[in-house]
Amino acid sequence: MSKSDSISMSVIRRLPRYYRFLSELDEQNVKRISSTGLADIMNVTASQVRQDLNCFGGFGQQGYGYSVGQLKKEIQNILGLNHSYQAVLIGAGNLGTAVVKHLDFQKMGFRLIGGFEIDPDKIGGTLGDIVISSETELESFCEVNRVDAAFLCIPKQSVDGTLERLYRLGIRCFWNFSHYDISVKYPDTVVENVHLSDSLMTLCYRMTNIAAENKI
Amino acid sequence: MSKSDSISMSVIRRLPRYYRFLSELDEQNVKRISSTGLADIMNVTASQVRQDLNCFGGFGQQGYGYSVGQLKKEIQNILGLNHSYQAVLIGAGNLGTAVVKHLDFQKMGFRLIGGFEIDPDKIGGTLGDIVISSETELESFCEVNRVDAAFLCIPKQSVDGTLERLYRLGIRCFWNFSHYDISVKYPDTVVENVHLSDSLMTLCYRMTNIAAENKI
DNA sequence: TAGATTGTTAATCGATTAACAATC
DNA sequence: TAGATTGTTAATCGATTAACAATC
Repeated sequence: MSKSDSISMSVIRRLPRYYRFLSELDEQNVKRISSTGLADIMNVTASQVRQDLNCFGGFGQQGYGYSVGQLKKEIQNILGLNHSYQAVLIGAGNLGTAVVKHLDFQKMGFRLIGGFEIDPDKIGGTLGDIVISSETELESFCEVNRVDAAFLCIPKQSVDGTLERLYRLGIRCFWNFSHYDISVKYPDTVVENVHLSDSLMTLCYRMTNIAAENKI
Repeated sequence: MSKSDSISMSVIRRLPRYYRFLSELDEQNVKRISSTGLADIMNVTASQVRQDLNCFGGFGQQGYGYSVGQLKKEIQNILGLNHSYQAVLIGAGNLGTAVVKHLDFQKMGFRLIGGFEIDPDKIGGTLGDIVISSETELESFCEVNRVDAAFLCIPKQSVDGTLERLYRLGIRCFWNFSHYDISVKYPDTVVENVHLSDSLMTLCYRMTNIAAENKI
């Protein structure tokens, strides 16, 4: 607690990557690893590994290193992956459907409990183990169910109205796939953006400027 | 040129966002905007806007501000969106399919020219205006077509082998949806990652630590 | 001309890296 | 004990913000 309220976003965004590499080592039955060892396979500096981990506590042991299994579990706890935050899918189009089928939410601290759509062809159908309901039922659903987060997979032009409803329903946490900047209008929300087109444009920039990049 | 070979990643990753807001202003027929005006609607500092834009040249005019249309076009050029980089889709499962249907690659500097799959049910089918071929045809396809980039939408365990083949075929640019760190093994590649699970875990962390976040 | 706003330099702030004493 | 490796402090580096002279 005392430590954790000043962790920078830079550190936080590196945590899932640590978790990924530690899980892999764990699967390979590696029992211990030094900051240097971890840094080598992750292509970062050992200093950074130690600094990052020490934001949360001293998980290592001088002269020995870190226990892979223990460190993995620590990071799992730090990330809060043991939670079961209840989430709804807003928009069960191509992208929403793919994301739901692609990921194991339970392993990432979430439980998907419902989906909402405008398209009449999709309403009433199922996706994994959730039912797709009409978006008009959003309010009545939220009366009965606790909803901690919304996964926004609707086009930009629909976001404004839907977001207002979700906000009024008390939802403050969003996984946002739309090209819309939620936190500009709603500063008191927690938003993680997956801006696919921003990412692709960045790739385009870098391809266009490879020469410059290689010079470094 | 002289300026552009020292642009930091922080600046580059902000460019698509500028582009997005400028496109919106342009659609709304706004003709001019000051750094302060743009900063306000984007929730950043005016200083940052001016610093960022000046990495590429003086697009503004003292006492007036920036011409929305001109600035939009400048950033479009800087990003290289006028290109038509030829890309292949590796993996036409849920995610690959959704991404292709969801985005207009042409507007982002790319042209999708082919897709590859293992699943026999999908081979021979089409997706938008591309044909899905067997992944065994990758090599012969690349002999006939110039391929600038690959969009990787295959599961982690298939990446290693496929990546080696793509690398051998001369492909060095990747849009990577798999949980695999390409640049660790291939340092001379240009990789943009879309790590969905990393993003969701970050959301989980932030939801778990909202109190701390609000204190700031 | 006077007011507005840029481009750019200087100051501040934060993040990364290096170094090393503590200690297993 | 000696060697290894952490936790942590100090030094460096980079990115953001502030300030202001240049100028439209």
